Amino acid sequence: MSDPLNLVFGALADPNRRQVIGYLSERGTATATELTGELPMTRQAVAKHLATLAGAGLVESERRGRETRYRLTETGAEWDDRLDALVRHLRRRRV
Amino acid sequence: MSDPLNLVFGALADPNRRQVIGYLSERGTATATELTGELPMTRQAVAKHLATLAGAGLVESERRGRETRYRLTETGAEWDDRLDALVRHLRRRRV
DNA sequence: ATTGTATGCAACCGACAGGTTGCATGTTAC
DNA sequence: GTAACATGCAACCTGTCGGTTGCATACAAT
Repeated sequence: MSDPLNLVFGALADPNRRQVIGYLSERGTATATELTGELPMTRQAVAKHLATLAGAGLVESERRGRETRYRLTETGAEWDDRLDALVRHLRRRRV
Repeated sequence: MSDPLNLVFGALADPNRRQVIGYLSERGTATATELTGELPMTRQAVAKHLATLAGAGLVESERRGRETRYRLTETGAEWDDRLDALVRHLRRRRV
């Protein structure tokens, strides 16, 4: 499944990953451990989601000292905007 | 998984289903049996994909005589446009 | 009425995704 | 140097997804 389209849509298909994108959009940057406090799952699960998002090019990571901070890539930020627009669109149509 | 966002992204995550959307966009309407000729899978598999797309509100069906014809909904057509735009966008960025 | 075509339904199967636990490793603080 | 913290890695479990086969049903044509 190396087609970028598959990777992007596959990454966005999971609601938890979309929420991670939302969190990163709000806060700019976060670690897997920090995000664990916001989601009902273990740190390792969050780390897997971040790896999936990174594989799709929506998120990038940088190791600083003992922690790894994640942030949205430009593409990821664009998708966050698209998602917001889509939600507004669906609300408008009352779907 | 009843959130419309999940349904839409889940439906679009599969490349075969995106291809079905493309075919329906070109031809306007098709039956499961017709689409089977274009995809490397059985009619029942195609029918399942169409059911998934219908569940996400991207496709609608109408039974006429002994065949069931499928066409894109307005939402589905919009998504076909968004996909085209996305592909062009990715190409432009050489991703 | 019988035959061919199109669909629908259900059971089944292999693969993978999401999640967990357990442990090893690296890094900071004291 | 030792304790605490953050991460990474691997094995494992379970449910779902994409796909198949087999069969029953509905409609059309002759």
